[in-house]
Amino acid sequence: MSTAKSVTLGDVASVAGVSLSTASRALNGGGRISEDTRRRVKEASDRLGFQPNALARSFALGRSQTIGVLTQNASGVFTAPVLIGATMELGRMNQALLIRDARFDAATLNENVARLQARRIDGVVLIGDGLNYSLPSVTSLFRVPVAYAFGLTSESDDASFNPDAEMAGRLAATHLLETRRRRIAHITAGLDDPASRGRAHGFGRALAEAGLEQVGGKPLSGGWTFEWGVEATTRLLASGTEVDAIFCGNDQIALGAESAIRAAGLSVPRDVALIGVDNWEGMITSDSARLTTIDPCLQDVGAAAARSLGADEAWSPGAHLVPCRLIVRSTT
Amino acid sequence: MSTAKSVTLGDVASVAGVSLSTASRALNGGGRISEDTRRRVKEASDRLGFQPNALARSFALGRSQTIGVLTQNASGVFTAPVLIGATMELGRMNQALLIRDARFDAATLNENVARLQARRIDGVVLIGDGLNYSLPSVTSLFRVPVAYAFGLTSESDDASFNPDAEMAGRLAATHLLETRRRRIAHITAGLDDPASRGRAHGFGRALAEAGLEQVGGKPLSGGWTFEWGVEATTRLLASGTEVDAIFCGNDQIALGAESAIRAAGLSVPRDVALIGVDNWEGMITSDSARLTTIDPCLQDVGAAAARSLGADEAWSPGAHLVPCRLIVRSTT
DNA sequence: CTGAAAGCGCTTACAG
DNA sequence: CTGAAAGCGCTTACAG
Repeated sequence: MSTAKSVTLGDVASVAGVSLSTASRALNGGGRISEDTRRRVKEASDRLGFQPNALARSFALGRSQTIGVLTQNASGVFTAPVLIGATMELGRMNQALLIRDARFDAATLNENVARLQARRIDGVVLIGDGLNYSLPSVTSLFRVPVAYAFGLTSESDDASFNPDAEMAGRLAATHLLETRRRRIAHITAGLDDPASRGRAHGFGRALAEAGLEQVGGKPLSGGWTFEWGVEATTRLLASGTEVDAIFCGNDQIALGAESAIRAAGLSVPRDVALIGVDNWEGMITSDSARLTTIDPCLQDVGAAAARSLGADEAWSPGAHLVPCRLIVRSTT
Repeated sequence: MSTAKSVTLGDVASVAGVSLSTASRALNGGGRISEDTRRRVKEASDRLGFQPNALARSFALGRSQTIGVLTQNASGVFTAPVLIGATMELGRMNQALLIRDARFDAATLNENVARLQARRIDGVVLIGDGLNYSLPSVTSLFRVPVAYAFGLTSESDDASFNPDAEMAGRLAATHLLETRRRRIAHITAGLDDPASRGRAHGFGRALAEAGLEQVGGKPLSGGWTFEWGVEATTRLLASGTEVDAIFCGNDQIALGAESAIRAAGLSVPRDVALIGVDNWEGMITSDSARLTTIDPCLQDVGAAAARSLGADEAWSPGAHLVPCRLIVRSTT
């Protein structure tokens, strides 16, 4: 098998006793073909084990079956899953991927764009490095569709794909309410951070819809760290305010909160329920994961961006929010 | 720019006033060309902003400039970095990548192989899921080079790329010795695990070369978990044996050990130094990382496999061990 | 050193 | 419904 000369469409045609064009149409379903000859061609094709030469096909059609992927910090903790999601989805779509990891400054960007053009890529996805990240709009540089993932773009007509931060907040609130918590606080990072702000928003609205207000009236905002979780929680408990649940902006904060709660002699989840965001432990190992959390489904974000470039899926402009998922474990 | 008709080699040739073949040779350096005409052609090419159509080139040469990548569990914690490393290296090599994530059973494997053949890929890399993973040998199914990464293959002539586990052990031992530790124990997973065994080996040999024996004469072997780290360390300390350092088979064990050491009223690193493997915290966030550890450089493993397929690099058969790196932080 | 020509393996108007 | 032919844009023997 490894040394066999490849069989071509011509071989199939002559075995089936038809012309090249007929064989092509029979196999690709173009034009009208009698059922009989179609069958004959298919048979010949199967018998010979015909594998159309994708290179020739690409060349004839001017489409490469490959998607350009431009990343920023491809190996970042949060970006890597987005890239992997996009990669695997492209694989499923039978599209190759041509990646370039680079700074997005004008010079390198232009060079990369030129490289992709030369390859006649069928689409491109730009992957940023989070909601803080502002992606340059390159839509007009290509005549193929462009999708933006995990980052914001200035042109509102660009098709962008990002985790649904508000949904994360809503999911957390809803879950806590359903488990009969009423005195719920929110500890998170600075509200100038879009992810933090989005989560806080969704959370606040969901509570409001249930006729409740969060403990303290607004989030305790500091940073994304374990240490901030400890500090804010300690302060909260010391204030004497009644609290039976805390929605933490991410898992690190939640872990900090947990340790502060324990240090105060209270129990999780009996006294205070805890929910985080990121599914940080799950990312590492499913073994010892205990924290109830919201998984931002970063792979789905990449996959959605990739899929939007597919032939069947109608590419659509604007901001697309990719749903996240509640993971219930033992802290709620 | 986005709507311009692409300029072809023919355009360049006529502007330079030479034939198509001469233009091609001038640009690609084939055959003898007078310095003068070469310059003229280059000028024309630059002026027109000529981007050779990679599709046509691929077709003419029968090489696709794309590498097939077959993975198992692409999104696994350890496998993902290997994939990312390979992906980015391929990007640097200007090779596209066609990925398929699938079980490696005969049927799906054959289908995937056929798909890659049809695309006339220039090489393939198979990515396993760790040293426990046995990769099927597909070298003979392709007429292009095949590299195996992060897994073992049965054929010793296959080119495989894996983290150097023994080196990890040696690095750990050497570092501990250099920091004047002499009573060193090793807590790790079962020695039937190749990674665990390799690390233990390297560690034992490095100690022996320094004329020392590890505390207890052999590793304490259990599992890869935090809990095992706690248990083994507690037992070790309770036994009264003198210990001033512990080499832990991975970071989870090390974190467990740390907590046990603290619980025993001892201090890290003053009383007992601690070193792990995986650079687990660094993977997550560089912020709060404190553990001295060995980074297995998983991205390098993928990159090395990819690079071995490159034109310039001579592909060479056999097992290649990719170096790991010591990361000194505050537990030693 | 340079050019005319064949060839890579498909697709797709265009006739019939 | 089917076939002969042109075309996609390069590369590379082969002559000169």
